[in-house]
Amino acid sequence: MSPHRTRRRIPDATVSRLPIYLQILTSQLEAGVSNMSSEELAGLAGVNAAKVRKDLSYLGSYGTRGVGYEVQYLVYQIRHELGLEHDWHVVIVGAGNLGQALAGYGGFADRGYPVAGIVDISPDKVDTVVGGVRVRPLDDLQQIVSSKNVSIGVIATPGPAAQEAADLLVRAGVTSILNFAPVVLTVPLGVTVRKVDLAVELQILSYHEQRRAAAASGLRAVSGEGGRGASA
Amino acid sequence: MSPHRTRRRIPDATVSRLPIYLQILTSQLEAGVSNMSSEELAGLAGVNAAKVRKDLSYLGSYGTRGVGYEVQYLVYQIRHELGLEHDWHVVIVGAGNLGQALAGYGGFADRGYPVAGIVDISPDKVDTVVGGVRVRPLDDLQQIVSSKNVSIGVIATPGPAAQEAADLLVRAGVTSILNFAPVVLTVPLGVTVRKVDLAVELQILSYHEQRRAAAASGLRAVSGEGGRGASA
DNA sequence: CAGGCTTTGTGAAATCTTGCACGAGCGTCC
DNA sequence: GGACGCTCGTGCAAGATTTCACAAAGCCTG
Repeated sequence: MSPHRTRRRIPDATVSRLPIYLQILTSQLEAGVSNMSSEELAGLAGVNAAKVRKDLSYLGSYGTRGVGYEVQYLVYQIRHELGLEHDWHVVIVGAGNLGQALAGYGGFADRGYPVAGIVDISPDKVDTVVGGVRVRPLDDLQQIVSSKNVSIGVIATPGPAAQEAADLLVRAGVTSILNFAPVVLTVPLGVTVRKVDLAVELQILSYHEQRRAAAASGLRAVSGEGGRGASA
Repeated sequence: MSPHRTRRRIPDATVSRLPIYLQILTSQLEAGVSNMSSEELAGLAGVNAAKVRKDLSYLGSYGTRGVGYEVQYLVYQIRHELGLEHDWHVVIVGAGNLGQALAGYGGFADRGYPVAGIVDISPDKVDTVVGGVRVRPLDDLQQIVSSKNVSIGVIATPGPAAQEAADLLVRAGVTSILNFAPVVLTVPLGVTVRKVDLAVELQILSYHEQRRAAAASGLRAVSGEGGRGASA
């Protein structure tokens, strides 16, 4: 049963690398490069060339043996696969430091994610303007989501408020959430959550630092040590 | 050969989860919970209980069979392992929107990562004060790193300036870098880099959205779809 | 148009990660 | 003090991801 799959399944690990390739390819394209080999792309992305080829092979056979990949075409294909052919409006919940920075961060809209609105629970914040967007009351969330057909929500609230924000977003119809609050969210099946936690990132770094320190004072320096260093 | 290893090696996947456990345990501790089973912790972290136990087993045997883990002690052990027994000063390069938000973001210092300084190349930014820290010229970087013994650098510059910022940080003696710029950095071996790219996160989300849309218009809804949904 | 050089696409092996299943240890209650 | 119930720690199998290695193509040169 199943004449032709819903669509070929791309491994998560690959999906998380496609945006990197896309970014590199785009910048190379702007620099006038029209063709690249997996080796070159791998070098710039800091990964293994075979991995690049395998990743790209999930999209289809878009390379030319003996030559490489046509940058422009690859950019098109990756964008297609990631669903970047149209903009995705996002709504930001929480207009504190982070929410303001995100709204004001130009690179957001530039990359195809215009801010459809930003809401905050505090009356103090409401009606202030950040990044060209007026902060609106929490009650407007539903209306923003519906009218702009928003499917991505960004949570930039303090930790304790995050779950409630998530619930509101889900109820409003959002199906993807980018969570900056330092809590693990519970959402219904069918809603995708990604978490970005600065403290977590820093803690992972300190682990490596700590390890380096221990190694230095202990035995000889370890060779293939962690990190993602790339030779110059 | 090898009487006792440099130190037991903890898998990357586990290291990246330890901060999550730590955060949960800490909040539970504050809530007055003194003991937890792997099952409970797993529930809150949204992962499998066996995984929790295996993860924790890399730290040592700190649980009690039939009872669970003593929260306080576990917090202590994880903090120890992650090297969180003392603060780690960080230096921020780039005082634009993001740099300012990071410096102003209280949760930074609160979590043990006080901002030792923030530098910017632009004279316009220098001497302005953000988050209680005065922006200093790029030339002060070396001095900040040396005097406060900073080992973690945060890059919050625009993309094109990021590699240069990384080079400066490395030269100044920083061995861990948290990179917010949308470029892949090249650093010498022995320097750890972690990248946080908002556009990448959003693109991964749009991939799932796009997929959902395709599935909805195609065959029946898929059951175990992506995401990290947790039942309520 | 054959030979040589390059680079893709992909089986298959190696490695890493996850999840199951169960023995072993601990506390409690007769 | 023995039986019982709970939960940890972990060997092992299953699954995912990475890497190797090489045949299959495509271009170029003579």
